[in-house]
Amino acid sequence: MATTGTTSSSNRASGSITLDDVAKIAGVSPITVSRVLNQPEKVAAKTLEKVQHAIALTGYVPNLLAGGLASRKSRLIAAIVPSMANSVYAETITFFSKLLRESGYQVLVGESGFSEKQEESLISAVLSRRPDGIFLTGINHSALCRRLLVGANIPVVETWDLTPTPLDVVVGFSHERIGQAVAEYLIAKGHRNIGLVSATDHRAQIRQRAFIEMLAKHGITGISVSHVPLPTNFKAGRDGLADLLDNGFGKGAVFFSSDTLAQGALAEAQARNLAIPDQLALVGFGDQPYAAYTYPSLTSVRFDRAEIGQRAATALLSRINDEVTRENVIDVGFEIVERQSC
Amino acid sequence: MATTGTTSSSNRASGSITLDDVAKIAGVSPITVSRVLNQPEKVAAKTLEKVQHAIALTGYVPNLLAGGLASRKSRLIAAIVPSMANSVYAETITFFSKLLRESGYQVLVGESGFSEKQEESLISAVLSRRPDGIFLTGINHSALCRRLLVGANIPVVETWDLTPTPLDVVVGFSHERIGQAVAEYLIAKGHRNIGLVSATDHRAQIRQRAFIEMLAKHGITGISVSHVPLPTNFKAGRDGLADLLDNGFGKGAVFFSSDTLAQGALAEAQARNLAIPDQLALVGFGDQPYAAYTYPSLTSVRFDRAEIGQRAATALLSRINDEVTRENVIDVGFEIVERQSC
DNA sequence: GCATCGAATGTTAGCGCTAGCATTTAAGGC
DNA sequence: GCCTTAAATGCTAGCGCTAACATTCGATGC
Repeated sequence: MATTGTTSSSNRASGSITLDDVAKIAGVSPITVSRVLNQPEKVAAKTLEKVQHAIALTGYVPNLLAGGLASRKSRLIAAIVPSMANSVYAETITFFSKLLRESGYQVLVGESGFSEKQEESLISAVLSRRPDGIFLTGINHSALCRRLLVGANIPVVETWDLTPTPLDVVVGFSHERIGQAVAEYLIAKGHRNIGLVSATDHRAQIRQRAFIEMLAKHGITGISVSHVPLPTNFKAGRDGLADLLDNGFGKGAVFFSSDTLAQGALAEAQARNLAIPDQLALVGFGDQPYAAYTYPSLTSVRFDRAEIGQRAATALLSRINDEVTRENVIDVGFEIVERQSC
Repeated sequence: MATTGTTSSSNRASGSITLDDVAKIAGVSPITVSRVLNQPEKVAAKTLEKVQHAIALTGYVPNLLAGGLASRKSRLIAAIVPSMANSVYAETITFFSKLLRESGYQVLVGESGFSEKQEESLISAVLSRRPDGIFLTGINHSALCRRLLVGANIPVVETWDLTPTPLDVVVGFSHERIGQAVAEYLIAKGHRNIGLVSATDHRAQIRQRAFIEMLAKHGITGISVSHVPLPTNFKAGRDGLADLLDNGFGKGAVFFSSDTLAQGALAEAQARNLAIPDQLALVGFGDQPYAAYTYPSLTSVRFDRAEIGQRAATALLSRINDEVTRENVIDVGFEIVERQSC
């Protein structure tokens, strides 16, 4: 009385349409349907059409869990960023995803919140989906992270920073050189009273150290520093600048660890009626789209977020496809964009 | 001479550690290892410890492709948003993901770029990973989208809007009532010359229509409207306001379809030396974190993005767990936050 | 002593797909 | 015509895991 068809059907039947169903309707073997989906060039035109018709007819949606299990290719790429709400990371991921989607990959994004512990747990969780590659932000990863990644045996691209010894390949720019370059820029502009409002993440701290060291090399010491909590936002920029000014920072120039901070500081300066750049000069970091349009417009450090995303994607794809690539340190560079604020 | 062990091993051996390996080392059957991972409360303390030790020893990483295939539970939730670079959507997703991660789910995010066609292709692609639930932005979906979603037979939560007839459940707020409320607010403030700078997505258009209709109901017509391209950004806000002003919009109030636009307009007003709010009053939308700290601070429409994310997550979880839930239209409400700009 | 029961563990049989061959078919060469 | 070769298609055997049921085991009651 039970469901005992001639070709006995499973007791766990899902009801949803499978590749076998499509194959039966099209009158071909299952593997042919699989080829239609994955390597259509290997199927005769007539068969192709027959199968595609059956697919359309049934509304068949392939099951990538099964496909991935069988082929050991999940067509999934994992990406770990500090925060999606911060548009600089979101932009990179947008471009990264776009390029990968065009090659048939999807991107699973996780937010580490700038925490190594969180990064560990994310990586561990995401590896259970057997991604074909992984995108990391930064080059500082815990020992466990490194062990997990090595064990996973998949391409890894680190981003937003540079190191001569990447896990696999790194796409980014030198925060040390940026710190130095901004210091030299401010000196060249004639500034001697210099301040810094900075977040406390690894990369901001590298810029800070290089910035202060380069200033010291030119005899400028006693830099006023204000640290702001992560994630950085507009208010933190206002508070950071207020902190400097309330502690006796007079006429001078301030370097901010993000454009968001600099934009907030712009508001604080306006509220205090300070003339920009004469009384107070500001330099941001990131060259966000709005930097050119604030009033006054914001001098900032530009680097190409789209390029990071795209080159990271390309690097992963070439590794997944076993192409010979010797380049494993990709520097996308940076430039200081001078505008009205400094 | 080949790899012919006694217990013959596959010719496709992956080299990575499997649940069976762990089982052998722990001296239990594979299903017991599976239970340790998924329902540890069903395993005796002694066995549990033995197995966990074997897992730690081998560095075993479970394979969710296999697990998902066998159990028909992918522990994956798909989310489609217009754009991740827009922090309002990113914030919602951050909270949505956080809550789901705590329940063992991961979120796969796709960007539709405000395009229905793109949404279709994303949904189609993502369904092949057999997500356990799906998060959509908005309530306008193509016929094919609806068909795909119904066919997938999984919980669907629509967000950022309201409808009496959701696909499954909707979490959002009424754009129509917002348009009306802002109109009434401006009228109550004594404004009669009123402008609008708006993006052209579905929801902004609903606000626009309701806004203009309510104004008309109070005898105010001839609203100056400037449309800006998607995605909205700072520059578009400047341009939009400039457009109104250059076309004869004098002293009055302008409603922007996002805070980003209003913030840009603030810069344009400052560049033109307009007194805010006396010569020009501005109302934004979204109450972004910076709105309270711009100079002058920005009057805006607040709604709780975290709440949308959290309630969307809760709604999906309760449906996945087959809990009885009658509530399928969840209104998170909104309020106009009055600040200096209007 | 033995039936009874619940807790712990194991066995069997797939989930839906694809790699790696094997086989069939079509196309050409002389 | 028959052989050779390439193109098209099919068969077998899993990928690594878990649902469903079966079994074992010890504790308990009478």
